[in-house]
Amino acid sequence: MDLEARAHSEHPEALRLWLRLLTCTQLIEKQVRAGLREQFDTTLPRFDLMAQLERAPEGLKMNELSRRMMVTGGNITGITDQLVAEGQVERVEVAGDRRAYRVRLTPQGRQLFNEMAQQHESWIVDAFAALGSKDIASLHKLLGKVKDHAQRPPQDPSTETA
Amino acid sequence: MDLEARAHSEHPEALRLWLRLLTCTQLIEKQVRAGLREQFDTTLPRFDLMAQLERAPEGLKMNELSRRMMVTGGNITGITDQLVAEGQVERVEVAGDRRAYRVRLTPQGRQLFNEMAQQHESWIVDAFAALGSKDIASLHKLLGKVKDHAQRPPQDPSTETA
DNA sequence: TATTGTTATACTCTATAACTATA
DNA sequence: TATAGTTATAGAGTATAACAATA
Repeated sequence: MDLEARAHSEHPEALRLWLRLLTCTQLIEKQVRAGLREQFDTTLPRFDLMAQLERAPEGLKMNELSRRMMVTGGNITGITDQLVAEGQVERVEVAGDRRAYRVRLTPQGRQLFNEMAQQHESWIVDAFAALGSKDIASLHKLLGKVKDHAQRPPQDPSTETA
Repeated sequence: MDLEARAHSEHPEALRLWLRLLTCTQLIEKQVRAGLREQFDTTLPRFDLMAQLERAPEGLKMNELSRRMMVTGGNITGITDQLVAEGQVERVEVAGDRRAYRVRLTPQGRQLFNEMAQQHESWIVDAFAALGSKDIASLHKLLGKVKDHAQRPPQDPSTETA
């Protein structure tokens, strides 16, 4: 792919890095989406939602899923509806707040997720097969700096650096 | 974001790396999309198409744009139509093949692209502001291995490693 | 009033497939 | 027949906003 054609200016290193990062992510993501569709007839957001729940045996509230998946609430409702219809997850009442639910995996959903997760892992291991474990650790650490910086609290404009 | 909840198995390093890569890309991409929308009322694919053309003063054929942007032809037609309607790009006949066009930036489109590219660069430089130039070079090199591996020709199943 | 979740809607992005014109 | 490009359509994926029920 030639996304990297976009680099062209005075800070070319940062631009080239961004375009390469985007390229890598898109290549891997396309493989994962295709695998989920072909082997499990599902989508990445559905897999992601189940992955969130797999880590929360008590289930998660809709707004917590919304926050973790970084999408707005209406979308969580839609994905959850689909998974409920298939019996993969269920809505459980929250004691003391009749507005809210917790969504959690059913036993069937947990089993399906485990199967999908195993495949998913093999796709990811293959995607990074060119890297040794030292490379993987370095990448993880460097990207950690990027992530922490991107997620820093919004700057107060009056104290912004020039 | 808690995408990283998805890591959970026997090759946790690769999974955690993938989820962190995805998180970083999504965070930066959201900023870029928001900036393009707010400041230039445009989208990332439109910006990408113009970026491809900025590097090809003679213009590019539709199928070449399709290949470089990794999307199918119908989408290129749609984006190009929009940009033509706004006067940013134009379709030029190809001598000797009356089926084909080359798409190229108009002077107006080139000027607009330059303005957008300048902003785009500042967003990207900021996104990687936590990294020194050695870090940037390391990341670029490591991601290069990942990219090359992902883009390797499809394996012949008869010679696949077990 | 504020919050939780749902519904309705619209838009971007993408792929597939049928199609036209030309090679 | 094959290729370049277009058109039509469908489906993900997302955001916004109005809404109902409850806090």
